[in-house]
Amino acid sequence: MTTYNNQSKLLAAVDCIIFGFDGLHLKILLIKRGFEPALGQWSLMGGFIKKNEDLDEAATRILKKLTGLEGIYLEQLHAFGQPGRDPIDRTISVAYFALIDIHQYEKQLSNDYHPEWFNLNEIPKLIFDHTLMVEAAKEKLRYKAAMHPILFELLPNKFTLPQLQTLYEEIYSASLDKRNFSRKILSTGLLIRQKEKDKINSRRGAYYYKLDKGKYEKKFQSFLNIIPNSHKLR
Amino acid sequence: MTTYNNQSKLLAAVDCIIFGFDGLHLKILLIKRGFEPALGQWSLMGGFIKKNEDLDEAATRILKKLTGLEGIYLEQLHAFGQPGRDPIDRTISVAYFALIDIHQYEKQLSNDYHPEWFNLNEIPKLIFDHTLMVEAAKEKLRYKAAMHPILFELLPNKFTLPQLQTLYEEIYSASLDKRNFSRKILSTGLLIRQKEKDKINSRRGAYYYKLDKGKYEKKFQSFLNIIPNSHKLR
DNA sequence: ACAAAAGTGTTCTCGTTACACCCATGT
DNA sequence: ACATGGGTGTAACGAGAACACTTTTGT
Repeated sequence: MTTYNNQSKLLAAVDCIIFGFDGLHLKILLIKRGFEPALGQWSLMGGFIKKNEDLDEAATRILKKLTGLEGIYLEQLHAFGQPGRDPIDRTISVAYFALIDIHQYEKQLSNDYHPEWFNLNEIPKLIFDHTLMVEAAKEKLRYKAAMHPILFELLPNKFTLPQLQTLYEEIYSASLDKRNFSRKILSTGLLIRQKEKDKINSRRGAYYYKLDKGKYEKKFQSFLNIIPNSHKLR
Repeated sequence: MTTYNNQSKLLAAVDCIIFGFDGLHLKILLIKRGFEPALGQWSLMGGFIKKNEDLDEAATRILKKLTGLEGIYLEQLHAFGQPGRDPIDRTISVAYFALIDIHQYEKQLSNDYHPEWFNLNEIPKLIFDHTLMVEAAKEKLRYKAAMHPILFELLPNKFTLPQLQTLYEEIYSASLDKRNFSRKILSTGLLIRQKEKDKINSRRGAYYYKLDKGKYEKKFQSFLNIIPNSHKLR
């Protein structure tokens, strides 16, 4: 025997939870579903896995299709396979989460999907089990960002410490001491201070920083413990 | 339209990485594959997902089929979907890892699969991408156990601190100070000391401890940081 | 001159580490 | 009596937390 008979085949899809940060709030990108079932309802961006495609490839393709962006932080979250999660046909969906620079995205536009950004606490009703997926993604983001320097992925190339701090504060609904924050972040050695300042958000101006990409690759696994008492998070 | 036409269906499977600890070494359970392709080669225990089965259910079923055990610690690891990973037919496999008390398992026996335990550094060549899965599982176990109290799952109901310490030392290839270890573990409040001692491994005897199940559920997310400098692990 | 945000240093506390001796028991 | 492994306390250190004032500059 060199085939698997009698095993039932099913559909496999990928869904993407796309996070963005507008400077004030953490958001996710949703689309209005363009086909039945549930046409016109809010949904994560997703698609079926093609015949000769790896899962990561499929997620990358789908992300690009919606945002036009490549080279994005993308990580597999979890596979969801409840029978009946898609009412039409048995489908397993592998969820991915992505972190993008929302302003980069805005430059790309171009969309048949009518995507919109939603604040995390204002997510509308979503199709299927997408609400579950979003919850899982939020939790994973909080978990992971407490220990790894990934939140840079949500910011532009150049960013200021106050911007970064606001991002952390938003994600953990916490307020942080800026002295301790700056010391901790800079002590990683991952940031390089630029000469220019951001003069938009304050009179005095805040220094821009860039990621030291080389060190970033190497130190990615360094735990950060940015959030005081992050061990008390759930 | 209320069907998905033109989408290619595929097979979906579950594979389990089953960890056990014999008191000295961390091991995983492998079987000799009983059907083509690759009949007779070493493999993870797995199986196809049935028509009306959730992923977690499938993993539980497969774990029970091999070990006879229920109520086991089981967690989804990652979905693997390289086209061609299974040479016969396109198959996506969702890998799960399980932690079992190896002695419980030995009581169950009964097996058509000729399973054997292998030390982690003596894993034979495995079929398909199973070696990859095992690597991912090892990494995840080390990652997770550094912060969450899950290693109890590898031990019997009653266990001693020296046993637990040996387990940590094995997993992290580290040697730990027993005074600091005991203080740290006991400070979680998760362990209840029993009156009896284990007199098998020493003349004096070591106190048995049991998990405080109630607190365990609640404090599961408490980070432990058992391993000094665990943040330097990759 | 003043309002608004950026930047910076020090002290205290508490958890982590390093370290050495006595205890209980079977032979 | 002694060998073997189990159990415990303390001092030094370092990372994290708390905390307030000065600087810059546009209006």
